[in-house]
Amino acid sequence: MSHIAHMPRRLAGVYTSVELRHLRYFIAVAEERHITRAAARLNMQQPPLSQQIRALEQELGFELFRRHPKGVDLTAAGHRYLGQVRDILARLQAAAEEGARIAAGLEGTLSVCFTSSAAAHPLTSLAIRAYRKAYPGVSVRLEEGSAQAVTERMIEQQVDVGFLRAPVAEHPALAFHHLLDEPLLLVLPIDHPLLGHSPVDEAGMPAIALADLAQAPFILVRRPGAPGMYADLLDACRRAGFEAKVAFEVERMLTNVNLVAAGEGVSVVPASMQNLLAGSVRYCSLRDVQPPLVAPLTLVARMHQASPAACHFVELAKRLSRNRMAG
Amino acid sequence: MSHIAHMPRRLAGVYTSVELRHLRYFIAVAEERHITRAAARLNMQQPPLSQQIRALEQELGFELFRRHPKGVDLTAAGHRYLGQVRDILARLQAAAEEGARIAAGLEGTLSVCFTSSAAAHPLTSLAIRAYRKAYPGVSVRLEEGSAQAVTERMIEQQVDVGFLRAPVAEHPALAFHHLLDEPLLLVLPIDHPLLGHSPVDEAGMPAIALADLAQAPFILVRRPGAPGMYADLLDACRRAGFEAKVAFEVERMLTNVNLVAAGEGVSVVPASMQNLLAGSVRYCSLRDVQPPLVAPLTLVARMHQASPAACHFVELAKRLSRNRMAG
DNA sequence: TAAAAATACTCCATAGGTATTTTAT
DNA sequence: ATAAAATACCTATGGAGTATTTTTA
Repeated sequence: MSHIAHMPRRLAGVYTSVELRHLRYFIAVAEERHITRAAARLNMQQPPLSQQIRALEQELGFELFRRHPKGVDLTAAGHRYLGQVRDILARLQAAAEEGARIAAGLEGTLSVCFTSSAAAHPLTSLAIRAYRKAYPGVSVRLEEGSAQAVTERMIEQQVDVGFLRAPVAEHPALAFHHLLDEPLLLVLPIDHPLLGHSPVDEAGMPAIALADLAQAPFILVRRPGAPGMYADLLDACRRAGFEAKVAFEVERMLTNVNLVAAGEGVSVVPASMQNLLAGSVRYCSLRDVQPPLVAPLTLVARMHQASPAACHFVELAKRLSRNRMAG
Repeated sequence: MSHIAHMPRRLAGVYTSVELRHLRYFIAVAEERHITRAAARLNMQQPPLSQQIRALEQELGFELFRRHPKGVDLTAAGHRYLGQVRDILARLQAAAEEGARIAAGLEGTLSVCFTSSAAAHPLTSLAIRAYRKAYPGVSVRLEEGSAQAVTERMIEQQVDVGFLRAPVAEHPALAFHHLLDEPLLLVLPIDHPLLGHSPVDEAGMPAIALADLAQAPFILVRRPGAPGMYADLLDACRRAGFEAKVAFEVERMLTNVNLVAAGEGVSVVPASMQNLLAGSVRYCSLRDVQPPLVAPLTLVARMHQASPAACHFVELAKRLSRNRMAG
């Protein structure tokens, strides 16, 4: 053990025995130019203050003060060090206050990732706009990607929250919050034969029976293991008496509409996408499908270890979706 | 006494119980993402480290880490605080190193004040140039003023060292270092009658007897109490059999030469000024004056509490003056 | 010489160590 | 179930108090 005492106290070039106490004492003595008065201001006695100042000088390796019979005054080095130390303590104070604001979710960054189809729903942009207004100190970063990408970015902790339709896969670290369901609409090429002789629903939209699509090539978003909307559609077709023919499996719902417009087949998309490519495709409601086909809108957040900003965002988005259902 | 315990620990908004120890521990834990490993690195046990981290979080008012079963990781606020704290510790280290350099006289500022006549002597500029070369890290500030002004600036601690001729007045806080003596030369207007029929000395300069100036109006630098060169001249005149007539008392020795050039009288100035207004005045040696009239060159510094830079400057100037006498 | 700082010592608050329990996945 | 953090309790370093001496202009 004794050999440790012979080792230099300095590790990695750092003055490891200097403490903030020394610096606070140093400032008081420099301001009072008098150790006894500074001790009174610090609610302590003169000898320990003298000791601590001496200890600081010892550790620094240079004298901070010159001692005269009626007080002390700063050396040139002490004067310069005082300025630096004051600045450093102020920064330390500011850092603590900044940390508290970040911890309260009033400052910092919030990264949001969403799929193109989730972005199509007004609640997504509404939530982001409302959050920006409520927490102007937080800088919001936005990204877009496939449902798979959103999930991966969440797991890798690259983003704080995500909007998507049906969850791709459960994950122990992720919490999926179901915000709402909206009807799925059938998308047909504008010249599709079924559009000629179909009835219209109460909203004036062509209403197609699923059974009429028994031969139609379906374009669906790829789902590993085919859960969610993919499975719902296949089930509904089966109940209508046929097995759906899946002509394409694509990554993003935007692609569905593009392929339908190109005449490659038919598809179903959430109602909030019904303004896309309105000149090339026609959106139709599905007649007599029970239960009706719906698309969820889902918010993903981290289960544990969510940042306060993310928690605020989730709370706000859930409140908005509740109000929407009520209104 | 007990009422003190009820008072808040926070003074002037500062987190007064945070110490650098906490910050050093915080950095270690953040880097290891593991309290037990960080404790090993810090050569301490896990429980006290956990305690100190908890104490820091308590004092800051927010959590720095999230605890999982196999370690810890930074919260958003902790991440930001880590960056700030790292920067602050680096600055503190740099401030200590800078202070040490200032204390060693390798960095900082040196203010030099001099009279016009002291500046005329080559040793003055030689010393300043040599100092700048020897201590390139020190920024040298130069000022010019009367002997009175130099002395006042020294007492007020506005400058670190001063060059002047004879000290104006002794002062307990000031140390006057006599660097050298040089001959005083008589200055006559170029058309002065004595110049017609005077002998020349070995250097080819007119050599005037003091007795020939019994009626001449003298221009002398004002001296409160008339010490130094002023008194020396009056004494020499008395020994030559007359009382000098003092026509003007001026502030700066440069003025003497200007007034002589204007034909207002005669004067004596240090030999190093003999190139001033050479077309309008003539410099002469004084014949048979014993002891010869001389002008000192004096360096002033602070007696105690001189900065290391000032001490180095004084040492260098004294060494140069010794070498000069030897060579 | 007269003030203020430094020294010598004593004490106790608390940082740090040891043993154990609780927590989180 | 297991690794890691938290808690409980103990020890002892060193910061702070009291009395006195030394320093400095």
